[in-house]
Amino acid sequence: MLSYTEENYLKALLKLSSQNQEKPEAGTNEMAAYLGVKPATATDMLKKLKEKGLVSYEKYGKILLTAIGRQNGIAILRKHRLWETFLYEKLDFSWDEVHEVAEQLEHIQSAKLVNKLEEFLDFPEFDPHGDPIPNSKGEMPVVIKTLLSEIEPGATCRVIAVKDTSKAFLQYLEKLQITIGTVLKIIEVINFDRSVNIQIAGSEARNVSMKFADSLFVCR
Amino acid sequence: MLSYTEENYLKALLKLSSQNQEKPEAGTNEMAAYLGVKPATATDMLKKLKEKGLVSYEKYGKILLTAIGRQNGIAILRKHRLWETFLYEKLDFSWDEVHEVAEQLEHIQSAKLVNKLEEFLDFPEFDPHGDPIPNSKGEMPVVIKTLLSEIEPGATCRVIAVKDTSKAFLQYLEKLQITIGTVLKIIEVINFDRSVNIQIAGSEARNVSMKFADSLFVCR
DNA sequence: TAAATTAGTTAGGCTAATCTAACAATATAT
DNA sequence: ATATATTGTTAGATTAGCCTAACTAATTTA
Ligand SMILES: [Mn+2]
Ligand SMILES: [Mn+2]
Ligand SMILES: [Mn+2]
Ligand SMILES: [Mn+2]
Repeated sequence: MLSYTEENYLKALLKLSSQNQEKPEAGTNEMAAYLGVKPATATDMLKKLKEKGLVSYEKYGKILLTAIGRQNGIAILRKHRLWETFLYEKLDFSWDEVHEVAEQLEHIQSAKLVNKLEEFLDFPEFDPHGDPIPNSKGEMPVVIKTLLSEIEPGATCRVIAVKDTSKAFLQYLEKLQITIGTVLKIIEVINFDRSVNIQIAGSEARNVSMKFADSLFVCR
Repeated sequence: MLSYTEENYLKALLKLSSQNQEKPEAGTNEMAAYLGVKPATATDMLKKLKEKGLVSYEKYGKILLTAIGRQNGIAILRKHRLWETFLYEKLDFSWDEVHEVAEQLEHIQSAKLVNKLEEFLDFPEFDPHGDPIPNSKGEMPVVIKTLLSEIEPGATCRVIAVKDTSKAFLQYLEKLQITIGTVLKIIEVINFDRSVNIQIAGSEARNVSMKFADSLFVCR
């Protein structure tokens, strides 16, 4: 049985490994920063997780999930995303509110609960932010995600996920009436400040920052 | 903000106060036994709860909830019963499975979640065991509950709640096809062993123990 | 390559929640 | 009323998860 805290470390490691692909390991400071603790605290916990066979880690070395650690991390992620979907679909939460509560719900221990929840939600494949939901075997759809910033001017694309899940960004998207599935057309990239002119679902053009364009995943 | 453990103490105290009416206080050992900890542990926690103004308690004296403590306890109970209802109604849990998971879910902190959940469940008044669900103001229906053992032979009554919520009892009820709302008729009480002959929903008579009859709440 | 910077560890301490063992107060029985 | 049993408290220890301060290793820069 894993503690609440141990679970959070595994999930954090999974997240940190899977962003920057080709860099499946993490550092102590990186982990600590992500989890909002001090590096000394992370060192302690990493030793414990190593003892339990959940991470591979040598003093001053890089941190990697073991197969078991990964499996456990994915189980938490599965619960997190299923709960987010529940809150969004069934309880009318907005997509900037779900994460906070799912952070708590993901730690509820009951195999039956998660499987019944999945069934109740009709086996969703993606959470409200467009992230894939692992199935009960830990498998999830692999989707080719392109950043909006990588789309050529003139081209059209469809929003499939958010990279940044902060309230500020999600609320801004809401205001712009951009959601998962919205079709965007890149008009042009302004050379001066690298801001981007986009057309949202066929309406009149709008200017957004490059930071914005770096925070949205789309497919062509 | 209350800790997970503090919440459990308040809920326990609420439970212990409300069973034996005319005895709204509890003892240290009683609390400890109920919570599965040692009396020394309970003493420590009670001092802390007193510090926080949640219980009134003097060394070697009886333990009582303050108004604030009671209010907090009721909020936990509300969540517990709403979650039980959710699991039972929406996720097909059986009534002997819901309690365990609700013990975890009751500690999730989100006012919005509990209120939306209540709405989603269509403002249920009773949980799967027939216990009243406090509303958002902390009020709950007062129901006159009679033990099956107090019903006179010859009389008919309707099951409204279970007093014992153990798996063993609930599964036995299931087997007997007794649920909330089932109509029972007392045929006779056997003098020899005080066992009770009952008719379940009009079917042929059956014999149950006095312990059984002491574990079911009915109304006439 | 030597110095400076960044990353990571260790030692020692704190708090919440638990325990055991010894003790003290209260209640019960003879 | 005294002895006994029950109930509750205290002292001291443990564990998990966190911290700060001081240190060490690894990496980057000049
Ligand atoms: Mn999330
Ligand atoms: Mn979490
Ligand atoms: Mn229950
Ligand atoms: Mn509980």
